[in-house]
Amino acid sequence: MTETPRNGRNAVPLDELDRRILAVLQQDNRLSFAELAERVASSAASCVRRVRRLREEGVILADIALVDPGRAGKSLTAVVNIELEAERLDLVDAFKREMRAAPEVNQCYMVTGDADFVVMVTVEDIAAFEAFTRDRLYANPNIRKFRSMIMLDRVKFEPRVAI
Amino acid sequence: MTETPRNGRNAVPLDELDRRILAVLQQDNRLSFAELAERVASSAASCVRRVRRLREEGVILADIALVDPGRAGKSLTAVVNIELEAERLDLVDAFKREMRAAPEVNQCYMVTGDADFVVMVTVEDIAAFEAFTRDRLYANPNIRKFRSMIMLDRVKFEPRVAI
DNA sequence: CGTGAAATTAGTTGACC
DNA sequence: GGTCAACTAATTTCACG
Repeated sequence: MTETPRNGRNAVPLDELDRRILAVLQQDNRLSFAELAERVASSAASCVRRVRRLREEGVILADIALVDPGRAGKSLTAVVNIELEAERLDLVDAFKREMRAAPEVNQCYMVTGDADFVVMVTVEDIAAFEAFTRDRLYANPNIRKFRSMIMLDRVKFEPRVAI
Repeated sequence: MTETPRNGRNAVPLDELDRRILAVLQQDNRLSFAELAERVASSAASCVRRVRRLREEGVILADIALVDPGRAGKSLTAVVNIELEAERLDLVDAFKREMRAAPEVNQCYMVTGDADFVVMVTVEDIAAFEAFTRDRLYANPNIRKFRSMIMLDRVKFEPRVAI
């Protein structure tokens, strides 16, 4: 019962050792394979093989440094719920492209429910956020309305998957 | 005992080279210092010194592997806007602790505006999400109401800061 | 800040149980 | 899957311009 292949569409079957490896690497990817092997109670060779496979299969998307926005001078984060003018495919695609191109936008999700899109924005201060709404939102005729929620406390930020 | 808010920390002064280094490492932290130096048009020694400093100062919070939730069998992500029963400090702190303890919760922000909290949840499927709402939300007497938005498309996920 | 060299550590590969 | 050994590459430290 340790094996639970899941059926997300492109899900890759992962065994318990894969899961332990991913759990560790999602917290620290700079460990040597020897250290990793110790933490997951396996051998370095096995970790080398598995990590390579997990990268090749796209389970591991990227290996990155996480930067503290505040320390880097971006002290304002906002969650913006956006409703488009119409649910037309061309408008939706155009909007996605704009969000992908906007450097202030860290995350953008198309969603069901009250909004069409949820966008997370990280900028220096309230003036920069005002400029963002003016240049990217008010200026955008595809947007019917949007509601901003300014972050007061980053309670949890763990861009990792519980596996 | 109330928790110390995490924002309001001081920004660290960064020069152009620091910014270029951070921009690269936020996309790939497995480069050798020689490669990094080449990309930022500097020397390996300087990169070594600066990266160590950026880590010590907390500008770089962590170095991690990014896992594709779908490939790892978690094909449902939801954004949940939550309103608490009362804006009492003890209720707020208790809620924060619960969200930090919940493995399905990747991100949790306390916000101004329509909601008190915005929570991002990643689980296997709709059944697991239903279980999450039942066990963590409906079961929670501190929550007055919540609104879920199910992710249809992860348009952009770049947990990095534009610097 | 930059170079280069030496010492140490880590990553890679292949043979083998 | 696991170990071991040998090879290559990267990191660390230091002296120096």
